Amino acid sequence: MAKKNVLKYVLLGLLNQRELAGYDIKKLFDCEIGDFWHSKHSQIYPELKRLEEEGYITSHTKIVGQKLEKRFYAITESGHTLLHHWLAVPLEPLQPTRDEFTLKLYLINDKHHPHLRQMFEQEILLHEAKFNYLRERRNLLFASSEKQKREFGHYLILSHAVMRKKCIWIG
Amino acid sequence: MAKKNVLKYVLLGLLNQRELAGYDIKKLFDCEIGDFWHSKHSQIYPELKRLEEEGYITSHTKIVGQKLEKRFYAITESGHTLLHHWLAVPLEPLQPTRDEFTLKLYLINDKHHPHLRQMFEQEILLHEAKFNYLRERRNLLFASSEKQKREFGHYLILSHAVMRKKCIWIG
DNA sequence: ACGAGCATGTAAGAGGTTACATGATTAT
DNA sequence: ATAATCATGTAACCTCTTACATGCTCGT
Repeated sequence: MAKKNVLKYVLLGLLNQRELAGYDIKKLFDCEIGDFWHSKHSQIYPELKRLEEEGYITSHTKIVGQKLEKRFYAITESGHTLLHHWLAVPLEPLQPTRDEFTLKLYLINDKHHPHLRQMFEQEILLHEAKFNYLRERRNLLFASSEKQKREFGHYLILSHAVMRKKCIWIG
Repeated sequence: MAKKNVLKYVLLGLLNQRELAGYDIKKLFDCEIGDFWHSKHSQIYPELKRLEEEGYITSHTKIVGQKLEKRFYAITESGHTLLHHWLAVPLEPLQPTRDEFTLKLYLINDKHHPHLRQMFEQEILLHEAKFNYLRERRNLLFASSEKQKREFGHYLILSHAVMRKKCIWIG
């Protein structure tokens, strides 16, 4: 995937919330946001350097313990601008999803193939994990007050329409 | 994604169905199966050569028109074996999905952000397209006779459980 | 003191995209 | 004829992963 360096914007987006060191970002990828984004530290550190060279972030060090200099990065004004430009860019209409599950499903012609059932069960586990994450995020973002719920009525209606269709497919 | 060369198995899987030229495979990626897999011709042609060198496929040319030699590939016995080994490999439990939609949703803290609604609408269109494709595939694979439906009862039950959970999330 | 985790980096190489290139076929 | 599409290839480049490498800190 030689794509358009999305990591760059992920880093800007995270630094837009608060100052972070490279290692902190690595930890975020390992835990909190790992369900929908991940990068290795070997990619994070060079990218942070590049962003600083380009002026989108600044850094300063802080002594931890006796000797260790931990480097914290903060977003700059131009970084903030760049980030919001990216957020405004529409999602690509043709997401070239490389979905291994659907792929295998397509390549297995035999309905009685011994791995079919196992594959479905695995896929279901993956979806369940994703679902749990999404529900949590939704609770955080859209809270539970009736007032806020009304504001996002349109969102709920549209999303529900999609889900209903999916249920028709299954049922 | 420096992954484990999935394209290799996609090619084997397609050639397992019938003889194909590189260009035919390119066309398949552009149309029929493009929803869940895609590779450029600049990646397909070298990979086919490599597979032939490794003995997993063979090729022969066929004259089209006056001069053009179109090269068709066919799977070998060892290729068939390799493919079915791969099909038996379990899907990776931790799919590092790089989901730009969820990502942007996470990075946008402001519930009143002007792009939020547009983003949801776009995402819904993407899901609708995917849904349509999946329904079609399901109809092809699992046909509609009552006998076959019973055989896939377990599949339906499990899938339904997943969908119901998703609907709870929305509703 | 010692081990687990914190913290940061580089190098090699695989996978994938974009662009460069060329020529034949087919339908209008 | 000529344009769109068929058909095949290579080169440069970028992203990302794997592996190599080093040193510090903190809790027990």
